[in-house]
Order: sequence, then C-alpha cells, then structure tokens
Amino acid sequence: MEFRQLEYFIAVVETGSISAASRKVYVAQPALTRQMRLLEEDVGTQLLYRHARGIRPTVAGQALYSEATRMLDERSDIKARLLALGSGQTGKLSLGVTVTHLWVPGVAKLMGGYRGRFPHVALDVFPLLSGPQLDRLQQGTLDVGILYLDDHAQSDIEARLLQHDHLILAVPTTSTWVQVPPKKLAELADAEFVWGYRSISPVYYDRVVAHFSRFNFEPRVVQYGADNITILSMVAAGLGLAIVPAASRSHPMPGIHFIELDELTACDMPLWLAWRAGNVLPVLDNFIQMATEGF
Amino acid sequence: MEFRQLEYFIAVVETGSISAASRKVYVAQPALTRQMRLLEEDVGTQLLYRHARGIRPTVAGQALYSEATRMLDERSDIKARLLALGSGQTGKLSLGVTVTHLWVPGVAKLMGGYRGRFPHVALDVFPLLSGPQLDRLQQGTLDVGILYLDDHAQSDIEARLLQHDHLILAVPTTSTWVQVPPKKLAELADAEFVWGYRSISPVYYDRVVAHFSRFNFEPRVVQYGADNITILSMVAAGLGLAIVPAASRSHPMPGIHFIELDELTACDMPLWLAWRAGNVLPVLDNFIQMATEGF
DNA sequence: TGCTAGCCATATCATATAGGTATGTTAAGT
DNA sequence: ACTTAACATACCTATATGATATGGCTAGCA
Repeated sequence: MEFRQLEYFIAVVETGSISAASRKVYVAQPALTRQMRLLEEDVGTQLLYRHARGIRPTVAGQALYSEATRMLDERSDIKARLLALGSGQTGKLSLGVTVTHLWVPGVAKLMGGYRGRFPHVALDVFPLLSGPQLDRLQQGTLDVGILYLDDHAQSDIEARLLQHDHLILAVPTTSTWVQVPPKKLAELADAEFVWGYRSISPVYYDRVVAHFSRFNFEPRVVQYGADNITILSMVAAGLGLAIVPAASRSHPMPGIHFIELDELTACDMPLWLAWRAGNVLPVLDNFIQMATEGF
Repeated sequence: MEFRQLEYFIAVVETGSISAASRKVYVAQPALTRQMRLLEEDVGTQLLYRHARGIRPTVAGQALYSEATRMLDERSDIKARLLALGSGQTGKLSLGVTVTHLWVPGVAKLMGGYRGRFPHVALDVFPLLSGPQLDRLQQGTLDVGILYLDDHAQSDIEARLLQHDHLILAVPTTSTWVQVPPKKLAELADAEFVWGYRSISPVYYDRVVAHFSRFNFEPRVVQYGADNITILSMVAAGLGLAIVPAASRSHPMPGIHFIELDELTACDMPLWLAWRAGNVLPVLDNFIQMATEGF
C-alpha cells in the first residue's frame, strides 16, 4: 500500500471508472489498472468490482476509500507542520532574561516583536540571573539567554552582543546628593551602600569590583539585597545609595533619583544574547536574527 | 513522503545512525542516505543533523518520527481491517426471516452457528413475511432472506433451497378431532377454520389454495388472523381449526394439537434462502456457504 | 441480432526510481 | 598522527512505473 496507489484509488472510486480516473490524474489507463491490481494484492482483498461500464467499490473498497482520503489529508497536514517547525513558525523557545533587563526598552521590544512576528511559537520567559542562565543553557533547560558574560570564549556557548550598558548611581530622592551630585567615586568613600551578594551574580559582581579597583574605590556596604529590585526598594526607603546597571532607569521607581558619574559610565557592561553552541533550533535562529536586525 | 522513506527514517532515528539503520533494514547505506535526502527535500525541511558519529533528529525530525510510527501503524491496521472485511470476518449482514420460521431448528441453528463462527459480524435479523422480504431485497435494504418463493426464476434474485416444509392441521386439544383424527380433507368440509389474509402473504396463500383446489377443498373460514402466531392462539382458544406450515410445531403452544394428513403433507412448501443477484458481500458468501453445508 | 462505443485487461517497450559497489571526506578517539 | 566509523558522492544495475498498441467484454442501440 503506497501513497501513490491510494491517490489513484481515490480517483478511481470518485470517477467510478479506471479510464475516467486515468484522464483525471494524467496517467495511462493500463498503469492505473496495474496499480489497482497491485493494491488489491497487497491488502489481500478485492477492492473493486470491474464491469463493462466502469467499476464499483466492494465493502472493503468503500472502507479503504475513506481511510485513504484521511491518510492523504494527514500526510499534507504533517508536511505543513514539519515546514512550520523547520522554519521556526511553530515550536517552543525558552528564554532567560535577567530581571534587571526585562523592562529595558530594547529587550522588551525584542520579546514583543518576536511574539508579534511568530505568534504560534510558545515563548517561555524565565527571569534568571546570568549564572543560572548559563547553567541551564549548558544543561539544555534553556534555549537562549539575555545575560552578562565574563568572557564569551566558553567553547560550548555562542553569544552575540545585544547592547552596551554601564553603571549609574541610585540615591533616595530625599538624599542631599540630589542637590549636590558627586563628580567622582572618591566623594562617595564614606557613603552608605546597599549592595548585592557576590554569589548571586558573580559575573556582574566581579566585573564591577574590578572596575572600582581601578579608582581605589570600595563601597561601604551597610545592607545586602538579593536582586536589583530589592536593592532599589531599599534605596528608595533611604537605607543607602546603590550602584546599579543604567538599565534600571527603564522602570521608574518612586523615591529613586539616578545620577550619572563619568567613572561609572566608563564601566562597560555588555549585555549578551547567548545559546548553546550547535543548538540549531529554527525558532532560535529566528530569534537571533531578529535580535541582530533590531539593534 | 513515501511509506518506504518513513520506514527508513524510523530505523535511522531509532538506531541513531544511517549506517546502523542500513544494517537493520538490509539496505545499503548510500541508498538510505539518498532516501533521507529525498525525504527532506519533499517536506522542505531538515530532519537530521549529520555528524561524524551518526545523526540526531531536528525538532521537525522528532515530530516526524512520532507521526511516521503512527502512520505505519495505521497502515497495518487498515490492511488488517480490509482483510477482515474482504473475508467476511467483520461487516454487517441484514437477514430477513418469516416469523413462522424464526424458531424452526434448522433456521435457528443456521443463525446461531453463523453468530458463533463470525462473532464480529453485526447480524441484523428482521422478522418479515415473504413479500416484504422480496421488496427489501430488491431495493437493497436487506442482504438475504429466508422465505417462500413462488418461482425463483426472477432474474434479479438468486436463491438456494433451504429445506422442504409442508402443511399440517392444527386443532384445539379440546377438539373431538384429537380422538378421531381425520384422514381426508373432505372430512373437514363443515369444520370452522381460522385463516390468514391473502394480502399479507400472497405467495403462501396462493400456493396453499392451489393445492386445496386439487382436492376440491375450500375451508369454511370463520375468523381471520394477521400472522401465524395469532392464528394458532385463536385455535388454542377454540375458535376453530387451522392449516399451517409444519414448521409451526417447532414452538410448542399449549392448547394446540397437530394432526398429519397425507393430503396436507403432499403440499410441498419449499423454504428458500434468497439474495439480490450479483450481490457479492463476503459476509453473505459465508452465510450462504454455511447454509449450504449445514443442510 | 448484429453493431458500436466505452470500458477493463494484457503484452511489450521506455523511462524513472531505488538499490548496490567503490571510494572520498570528516571528526572523534587513541 | 593514525585509526575508526560515520556520512557523502559517483557510477552502475535492477526494479518499478508509465506509455503504447491491442484484444475482449458488455450495455445500449438500430
């Protein structure tokens, strides 16, 4: 039982004659006669009554007719589905994003744009810090991540630069720094800081500390916070100052005033799109291409 | 997308390599390589990642793998179902039987035997008199009937003799005829009879009346009944005598005594198995063959 | 009753498709 | 660097499919 035979069989049953079917499918009548005989031999049962006026399907033939149309329809469906999967029109894509950057215009635009362009792809967004993202990328739980990378020379991870970020000083709106903004980090030597744990995002932490050491600056930490939002909340509450990614400006927070410092702006914080090397998901390709075009 | 390609594809995915699959399906590796390429060209999407250690299916390939196994399973199912239909193991058969003969041992044995031998065939039994059976056979509502035929020379009906029946006299057990059974029809000239309407079963009626006329006998009818059971019930109630098919003996009825008369036994009432000419249902073939063997 | 048209079946040839053999290329493991 | 085992390519053979010509059958018609 071959698909070709099923196509011919359907034409034969629908036209009620092998000759008529041969004209319909543009195949010579003897060829159809033979294919029908082969089909019957294959299934081991007579499918057609032949008479001088044409053919009539047997009960088995009637059963095969409906099954055959279904099978051929299914074949088309499968082909369409495979095409959609292969071109990344359908499927699923799990994306990790650092919480800090979820609301950054560029990132939000990328996610929104992708959803709009590929509405049938299930896009799962996981708010994760850079470290966990890397782990999950390597173990395959995550398809792609938006994160900080210390050096993207890691063999099993491919990455593309998304955008550059830098640092910025966050002070409570009630702070005196609002009126008299500092020009140098040195002026903040005695200020009280809210800070993050190194263990939570070592990549970020190490990069920032390395930058500070160039200016012999070490913040006096009076309070630790688990993530950026928490830290900023505490700043707003007046617990201290914080040095955070400039992207934090994207989600305005009452009680916070941001101050640019040249020495902080100088700290380049590149944001990367990263995925497992050799991971050639079509949905991922489209996402990467969109990220490349959009920036 | 051909079934052969799907079979090969499944082997390739399951073994994780084209070479291993080629050993499994006994086809040379280059042939498989080509079929896989043709399959990918046909669906328009890459299905396999090839590397030096073997292959790995793409997401589209994984999707096709499950669909392919399903399709091949379905193909086997269909073939099995067609075989069952073609050999009369499954399907449906509508059978008409005259009410009088539903409980006749030969007929009951035929129906029971068929059900036992072909349990998956839906056997629909319709209690119908001979005339309606013929109508339904011709219009295709009925596949086969057990009935009386006036002459089976009807071109569009084929028939096979099932068994011979004859007539018998039914009298109430309270009747004086029980003690002094009649020998000739002539003795019953003054007796009161329960009889059937001609319109209900003309074939039967005409045959019986024709037989009686040879003996110049005409029953004195005092009561009419719609069917055999009704007639016998009225006999049991003492309303009169009746002349019925000898098959009526099969279902014993209280209050009825049967008397054989040579002149009634002489009336041959052949019971036929009849079906539409050229109606070549496998389930019907089996039924006919069983009827032929069983008698 | 013979004729004709239109159907299916058969025989034979041509062509397209699938399979086989030999060999090349690549990447992982020693 | 060598070996191994995988996939790819080139080329040939075998098989399967389709086309053409033709014959036989049957329903409809004169």
